[in-house]
Amino acid sequence: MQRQSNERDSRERILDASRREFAAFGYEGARVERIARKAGINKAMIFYYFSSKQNLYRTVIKRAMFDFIPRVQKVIGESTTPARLFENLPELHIRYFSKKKEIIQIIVRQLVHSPHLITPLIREAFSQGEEGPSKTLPGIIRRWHRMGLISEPDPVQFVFNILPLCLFSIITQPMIEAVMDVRITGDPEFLDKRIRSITHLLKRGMLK
Amino acid sequence: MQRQSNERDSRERILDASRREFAAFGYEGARVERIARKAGINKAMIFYYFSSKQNLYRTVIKRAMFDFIPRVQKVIGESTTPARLFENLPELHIRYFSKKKEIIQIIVRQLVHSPHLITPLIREAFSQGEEGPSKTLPGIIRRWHRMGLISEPDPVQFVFNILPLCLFSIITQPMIEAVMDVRITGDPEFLDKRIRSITHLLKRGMLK
Amino acid sequence: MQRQSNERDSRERILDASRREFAAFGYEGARVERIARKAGINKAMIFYYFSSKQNLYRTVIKRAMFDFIPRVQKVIGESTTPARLFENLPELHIRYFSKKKEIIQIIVRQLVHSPHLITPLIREAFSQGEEGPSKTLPGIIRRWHRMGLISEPDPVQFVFNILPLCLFSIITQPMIEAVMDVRITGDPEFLDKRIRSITHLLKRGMLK
Amino acid sequence: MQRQSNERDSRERILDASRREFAAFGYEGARVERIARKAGINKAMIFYYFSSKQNLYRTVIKRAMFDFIPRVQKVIGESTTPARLFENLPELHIRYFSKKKEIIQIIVRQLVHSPHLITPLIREAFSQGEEGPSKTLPGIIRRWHRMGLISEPDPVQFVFNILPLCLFSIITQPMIEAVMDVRITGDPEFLDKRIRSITHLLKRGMLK
DNA sequence: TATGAATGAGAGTTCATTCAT
DNA sequence: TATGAATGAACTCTCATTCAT
Repeated sequence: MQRQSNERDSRERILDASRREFAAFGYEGARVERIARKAGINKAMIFYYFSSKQNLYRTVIKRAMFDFIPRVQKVIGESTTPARLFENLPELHIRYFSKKKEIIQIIVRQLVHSPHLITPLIREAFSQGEEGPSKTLPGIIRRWHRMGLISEPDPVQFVFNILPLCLFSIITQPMIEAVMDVRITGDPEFLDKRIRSITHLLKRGMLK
Repeated sequence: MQRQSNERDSRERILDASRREFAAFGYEGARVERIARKAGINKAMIFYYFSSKQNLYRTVIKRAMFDFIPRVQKVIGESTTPARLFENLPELHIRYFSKKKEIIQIIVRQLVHSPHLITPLIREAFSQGEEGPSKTLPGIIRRWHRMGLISEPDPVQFVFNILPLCLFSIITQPMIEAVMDVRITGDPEFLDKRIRSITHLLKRGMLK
Repeated sequence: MQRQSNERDSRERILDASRREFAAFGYEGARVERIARKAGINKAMIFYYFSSKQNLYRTVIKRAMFDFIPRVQKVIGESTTPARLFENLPELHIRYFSKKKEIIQIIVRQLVHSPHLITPLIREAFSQGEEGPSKTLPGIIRRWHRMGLISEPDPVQFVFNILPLCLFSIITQPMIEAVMDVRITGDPEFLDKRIRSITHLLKRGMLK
Repeated sequence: MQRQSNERDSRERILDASRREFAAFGYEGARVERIARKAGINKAMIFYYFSSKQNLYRTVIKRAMFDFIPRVQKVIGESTTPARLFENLPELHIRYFSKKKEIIQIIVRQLVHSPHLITPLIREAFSQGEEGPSKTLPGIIRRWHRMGLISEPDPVQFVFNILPLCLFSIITQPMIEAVMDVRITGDPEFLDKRIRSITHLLKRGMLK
């Protein structure tokens, strides 16, 4: 009974538990023992399926990236105007990460510590499904600038202005609570407000 | 002889080495042995001066916060108009963290992992040297809105719009390199451009 | 189909793989997993057929001994004079072990580690097919001495003089290569030379 | 009190215990825990001094080789005639290994399992203190043959005839006990007899 | 103050063995 | 017979911390 559970199940349970553990404690702080307990399986099974803690970690990150990045790509592809992008991108990020806090925690940590593990995955995930240069992000932005839709001519600066607002809004919360001496609840209304405020800022700040 | 270093020296050397170690590896990944080697002192001395790794870590963080936050306060205090704030705050953050990468690394990590260690320090540092409610950040922002200077009425959203852009520009770099498939050098010109772009965004986006 | 292999087959494949594994790594260093892979069967089948690693090991050793010792007995029985023995015994050992290196490796290891597992087998194998005391090795040797054929009166010393030369010539090779700083190929000519040299030594040294 | 013991002591105690453990169980069978207990020290100290089990093992082997091989060299150097060599070399081996069984156990095991770890040490130890080619073993033997002192012209065969008799007499004992169905005590008289028997065999068999 | 040696708890990993099917 | 998943004990190695001097 208890003993039996097919491979799919165990692997998934391990990955799920790992995501939580790595998010909470980071790679070094995570404990294989704790992951096993969380997953309700024998510690040795983790090595049976994933060979090592390192490899398990990589798998978790890869999963996270390949779950998230296609959504970003879809949003970018569907945003035919910068205005639409400024609406859709913050919405995606805020809603996604407010539900999957663990993923943004893992990504940020890894980004700070050693980005070289994570950036190839981003590149890989991003390089799927594109055709011409006008379909890549820099291409799109340059075109928008040539069309007189946006004020910022440099695609890099353009993205630098959007990404932190999208990625780190959730994480900045405790710092804001401390600085402003308030208590912020992550309820739906707040998220809506947050999205609208970013969209508003980006539209007024970057559209021509 | 040379060997005989006074207490001041040893403590400083330990703190300096610790900052680098904790920034590079995080709390759990940091090794007391390595800190000792970096500081050029005996491992036991770290416990003699700081009694535990935990305590050493807290001291490093405290130092970092009490070095940085007063600068933020000064900038806020001196920014009599929101326009000035949008100029000064990005400049301070970008310049400071581009020089002291270790500190932002430690702060971000800690923010992600367990903010409860760091937020009291922020509160404490911020609560020094203020008098009335019009001097606190929420008070200032509310006043600016009443004066019709800014469009965002909610101080929390206001700060949420500024902070990520200031705090995480440096850290987002590797992610942007991956997404845009470019190589970014952190040279002075780039930093200038970054600052101006944020200022521009904030001014157009939030000033009335 | 092809996949369906009868019991005989599987057992043999396991024993064959085990012999190689135990020879290469010793009992403690051998891995059941690796044996299974070498044998091309499932790991659990090893326990199905042999119930434990220990037992598998014993079976391998027993097989080896019961393959080799009868040949020794035959040679002894057919060597009606010591001269013949000095010709036949080195030939048997050198030729046999140069082909079956794994067996001598296992035997030597076991002899060094815990001879009590191996000696009963030797005794058992040797005690088959004898009738009177004049047919046992000590009896034969004593008779040869009484007949004035050999110079060494003590059967134990007599055997002590023969066995190491026969058993360990192959194994000593790497040590000799190191001491003499040469490279020895185990080609047929070398083996012939080795056999002749031992025979020559034993005849001149022990015949009267 | 108990806690304190200088480095020399601990290192030596560990090496001593290791030698016994490795001899008894082989590298794979040896247990660090058991070594620590035998040495009367904390398990972690083994890694403090020797970094790894592997390295500890190498140190033990190196020690053994550098203890034994110089004696062999001395004996070879002092044996101005082959007759003397046939007297001295068996004596050295039999007496040395009867006292230091652990060393021959370790060497034989290693020789069987992976000689590449041990042969460089032999070469290294042997290559100390020699001048011309006439001082090396092959040189000496060739000279003896040219002088008409020995019958075997090939130095390799010559050494192949001596070494197994010297090295493996002790180890062959349990096998001989089984084959001859006797009990052999390793008392001094037996050792004397063994030495004389080998010397006798070599002299009659190889001197001209 | 300073050091090298020592400690003990626990980390990741391995492995013979067993179970359910 | 055959398999892949599961188990638990044990193993090597690490690390913050303490001790004796």
